[in-house]
Amino acid sequence: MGEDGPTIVTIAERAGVSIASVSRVLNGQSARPETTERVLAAADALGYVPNAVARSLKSRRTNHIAFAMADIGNPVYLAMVREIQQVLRAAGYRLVLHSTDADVDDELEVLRGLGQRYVDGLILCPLRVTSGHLAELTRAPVPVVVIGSVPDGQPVDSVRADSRTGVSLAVRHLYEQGRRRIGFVNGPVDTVPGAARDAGFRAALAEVGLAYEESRVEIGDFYVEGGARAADRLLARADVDALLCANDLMAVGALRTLREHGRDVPADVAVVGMDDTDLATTTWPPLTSVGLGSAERGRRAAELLIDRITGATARAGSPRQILVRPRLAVRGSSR
Amino acid sequence: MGEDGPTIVTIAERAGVSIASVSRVLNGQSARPETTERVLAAADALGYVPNAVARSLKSRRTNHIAFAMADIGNPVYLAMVREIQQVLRAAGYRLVLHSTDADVDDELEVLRGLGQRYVDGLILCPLRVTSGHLAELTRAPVPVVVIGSVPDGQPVDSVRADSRTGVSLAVRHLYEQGRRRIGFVNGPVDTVPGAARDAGFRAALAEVGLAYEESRVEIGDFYVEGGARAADRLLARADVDALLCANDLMAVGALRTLREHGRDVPADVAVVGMDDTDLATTTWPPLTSVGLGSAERGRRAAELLIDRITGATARAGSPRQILVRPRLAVRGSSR
DNA sequence: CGGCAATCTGAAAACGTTTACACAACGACG
DNA sequence: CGTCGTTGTGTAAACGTTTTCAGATTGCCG
Repeated sequence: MGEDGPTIVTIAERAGVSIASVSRVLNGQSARPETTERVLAAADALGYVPNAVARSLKSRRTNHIAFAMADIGNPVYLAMVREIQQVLRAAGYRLVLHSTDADVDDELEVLRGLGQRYVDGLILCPLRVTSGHLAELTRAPVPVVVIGSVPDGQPVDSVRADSRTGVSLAVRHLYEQGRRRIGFVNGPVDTVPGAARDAGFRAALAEVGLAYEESRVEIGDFYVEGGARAADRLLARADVDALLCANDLMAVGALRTLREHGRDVPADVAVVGMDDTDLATTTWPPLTSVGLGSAERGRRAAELLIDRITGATARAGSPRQILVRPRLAVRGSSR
Repeated sequence: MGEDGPTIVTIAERAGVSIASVSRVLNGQSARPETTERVLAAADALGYVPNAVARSLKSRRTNHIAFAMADIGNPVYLAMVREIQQVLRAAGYRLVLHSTDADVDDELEVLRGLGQRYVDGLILCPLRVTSGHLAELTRAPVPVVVIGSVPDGQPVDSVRADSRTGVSLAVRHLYEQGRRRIGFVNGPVDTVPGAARDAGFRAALAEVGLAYEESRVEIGDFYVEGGARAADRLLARADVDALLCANDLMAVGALRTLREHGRDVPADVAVVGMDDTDLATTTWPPLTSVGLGSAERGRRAAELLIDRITGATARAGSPRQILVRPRLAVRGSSR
């Protein structure tokens, strides 16, 4: 029971060499063949596994990277996690997951925790960016990549979705389908995505020459139920022939509400979601959706971060901003 | 730039005390008021944050726990992750995520990696349990909790779903709805869930007095597309009035196939899924599904693990097995 | 005011690695 | 045969904590 796992010292004793030699052999540095052999034999016999913590203490690298987002239940974050995890694994990093329940304090807590040095870097996908965030970001002791918008001039890498163009794609598509009374179920406008989509919607309407009607806009909460209720409120007071939803979850809710109201999709009302998650292909009719490249954003963020940690660009180098292009996937709900 | 973060030494110098005193004060041990005050003042002024790695090396606890599963894209694992993350956070642990893509070697790799001591414990949710797993499990240097079945007598805590009763619930329900020609879209039977469901299906049919018909059983891959194709093959050769699917993803695929075949759900064919994930409420018609308590399994596993790590039961104590009860959620797809 | 117990403190040793440095051994070369 | 690189090795010092132990300080009582 009390076997406390072999250490480099155990091996050294058994092989009759110094711990330095053991370390060197195990790290593939040159040594006399005989030494190499004896060390490897001893290590093998003892079933030695190097202690990651001790190694980290010395090397100042943990090979862990954190990802913090609001809620892993949201398919968007999920797509990011999957992709991030892939990239990290390929690069020999492990993923530490923080689900903050959209609590700003929790997010800040994670940022401050960086000082503990339990990770080599952080990918942060905040719902809102407060001044608190910015303050912590500038003093972060390890590289951080933000998925989302940060004000210009902040010394931090970021990967953004182009919500604005995304919304524009959707509105144009609906317009081309002959829809003129386009309703909009957005999320809270005090969140980064909500604000971006709101601005995008206004701009897109202007592009195609439609007027912005207060009564055709309703606010949900980015979740299914909230979307369903928002759609319900909207239908009660406005006559729309299309419904653009700020994410797929709310679009799913809207589809349900429309069905309950006996409105046919897409004949009576076309529905378009955003994020183009897996959900879009499981609904009926399948949901037209604007993909904002969640997976790609995750991947790019991870790559950016790894490059910062161990790359040519390392710690120096000016902050980089990546903009991921949206892509419209037209399905049954709008044609 | 080169500021290398204050350590306990920096504080000691500034406060004019020894590092031992600093450590004690910061850990809330008794000290003379003046010492306490000076240390705290210095720590505060320097913005000191303790180094988690160094602390871990000394204390032999990392406060990290790993969760390894096949694919976080699967809603079942997702539900587990959410719950696990909750429990861990409340207990002051961080979650390290391993998505193994159902690759047995990757799983074993994770198990072996435990020797590196970068986590205090592991929750493992394997698709299959090989002898390799068992070997590694018995020699694991930190506590491991398995979500899924492990052979009796293995010295490892486990939390299982009661697939068998779950399948039985579904079959009885369909029988009560007057269905007599029940088809079954299972996953591969060489996986733990696949095997359990297969056994459950045979037993359940016997319970209600129906015959097991080879032709009404088809194998998918636990994913949407595979489920769709499996349903397609099944419909081509058998006349069924109900379709039980071994998970919700395949049920979603089956719903699509049925629609393509012009079969009404539930009038022509009733459909029942398993796992009762969020998906079940987004389909049309909403999917009847047998919940196998993914969330609960995650929670119980996390609790069990934490208890092993720091609990009354600690390292000693015989292995515990928890069986989570299934629960049928009847929705539109079967009534 | 001396002695004793109780309290607080600092020096030093751990935790398990990596690595700078110095030294030994070695063949090669003049 | 002495000197010189070259190569391999061992000692010891880090990395940033916690913790043991012994010594210093304090307060209290006789």
